[in-house]
Amino acid sequence: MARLPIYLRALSALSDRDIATSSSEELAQAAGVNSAKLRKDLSYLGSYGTRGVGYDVEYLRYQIARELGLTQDWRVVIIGVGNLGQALANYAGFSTRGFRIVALVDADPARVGQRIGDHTIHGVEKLETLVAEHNVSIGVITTPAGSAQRVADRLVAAGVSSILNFAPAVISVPDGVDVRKVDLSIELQILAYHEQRKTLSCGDST
Amino acid sequence: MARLPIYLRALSALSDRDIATSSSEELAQAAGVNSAKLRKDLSYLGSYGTRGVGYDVEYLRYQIARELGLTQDWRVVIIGVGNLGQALANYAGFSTRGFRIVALVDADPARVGQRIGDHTIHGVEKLETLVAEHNVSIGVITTPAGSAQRVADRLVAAGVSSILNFAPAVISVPDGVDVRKVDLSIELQILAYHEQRKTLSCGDST
DNA sequence: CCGATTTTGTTCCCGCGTTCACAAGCTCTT
DNA sequence: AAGAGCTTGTGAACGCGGGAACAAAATCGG
Repeated sequence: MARLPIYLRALSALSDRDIATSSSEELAQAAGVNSAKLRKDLSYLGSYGTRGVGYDVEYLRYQIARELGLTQDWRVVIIGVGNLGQALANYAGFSTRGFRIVALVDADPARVGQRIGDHTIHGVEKLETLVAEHNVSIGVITTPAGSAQRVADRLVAAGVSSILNFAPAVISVPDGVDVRKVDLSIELQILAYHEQRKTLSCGDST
Repeated sequence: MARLPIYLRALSALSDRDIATSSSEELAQAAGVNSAKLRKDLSYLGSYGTRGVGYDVEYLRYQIARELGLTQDWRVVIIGVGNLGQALANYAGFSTRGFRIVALVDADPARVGQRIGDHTIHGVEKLETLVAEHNVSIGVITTPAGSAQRVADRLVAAGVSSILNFAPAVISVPDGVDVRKVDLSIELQILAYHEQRKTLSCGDST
C-alpha cells in the first residue's frame, strides 16, 4: 500500500514523543486518514494490534519498515546533477530510511569531478560500471526531459529495476521495471486549477 | 482533473515537433494513459475535437491552459530556502507555466540577504508583508517538518489559499484552503516496497 | 470470576473512476 | 452527391477503494 510510508512517519513522530502505544484513531489523525482505512491497511500486514489497547508504536514501526523493505539498504544512483539532483543528493530523509546514494552521474563534462556532499560527480559513460559495481537497484532521473528515455534505457539494460523519474517526460520501460514519476510543476498547476475555480465561483472578476 | 497538466505537456511536445493535429490515440500514448480516458477528460472541458480528424494541437493546448488557469500569472512565495527550496527557486518549469516566484523567505538569519538567482532571501518576519504586497496566492513550504504547521497557519492568516507542502509533516488548514503534499522519500519507499516484493517472489534469499 | 468498556479486525454497501463498445459526425473519394 | 473510412463523444458495465457499522477480543473494576 502506498500509505505505509505515511504511517511510518506518523509512528516515528509518536516515537519521538516517547509514546509507546497508540490507537488507530490517534494514528489516523496523525497520518491524515480515516481510522477504518488505517486499520484495514494494517490488518493487511497481519494482526499487529491489541483489541482494547491499540498498537505498540515501536513494534508496528518495525513491522512496517520491514514490509516496506527499509531494513535492507538500497543502493541508489542519481543521474543529472542540476538543482534538483543536488537537492536530492543532500536530502537527509533518504539516508535515514535505508537509502544509500552510491553515485552521482552527469553528462556535462564541466560538472564531472565536482564534489556534492560526500560524492564526486561521475561522467555518464560510467553509468553501467557504477551500477554493476555497487549493485544499484534504484535509479533516480533528474535530467532534462530529452535525455530521460535514453537514461532509463541504459539503467534498465544495466539491471536497475526501479526508477524514480523527476524529468518532465513519460518514459516507457519493459515489464518488470517500476517507474514512479514526480513532476513538481504539475502539482503547482493542480493548485492553480483549484485556485482559479475558487475565485471564479466567488464571482471575482479580477 | 489532475491529468490535464500531463496532457498539456504532451501537447507541448507535439507542438515542438510541429505537429498540428493529433488523434486521441496518439495523445493518449504520449501522455501514458488510455485513449478513452483521455477523450472523456477532454470532453469534460467541451467538444474541442473534430470527429474523423482529431484535435488541433495549438487550440487544445490553449483551452487546457485556460482551464488550468495558466493564462493568468500566479504569484508564489517559497518558505524555507534549503536545498529543495533553492532547487525550486531555480526551476525553469515554473516560470514558463505562469508561475512567478515573487519572494524567498527563510527563518535562518545567516541566509537572509543572500541571493538565489534573481531573488534575495527575506526574513520570515516579513512573510505577511510580502504576501500582501505581491498579492501572493500560492505558498510553497520547504521548511523542516517542525516549522511546517506554523508557516502554514501564517500563510493562511495572510490570505494564501493554496499551499504546496514539501515538508514531511501533515498540516491541517481550514476549509477553503487547498494543500497538496509532495514527499520525496515516500516515493522512494514505495519503489523499495515493490522492489522487495519482486526479489522475494523470485525466491532470492539474499 | 464476571460484566462493562474500549479498541481492533472485518464485513457489507455505496459511489467513483476506468474501460469497453457503439452511435454520431466529419472528410475524402468516386 | 453518396458511401466508405476514421475519429470523437458518450452510455453502460465492471471493478476497486473508502467509509460506516458490527462482531471479536482484551483490559479493568467490582
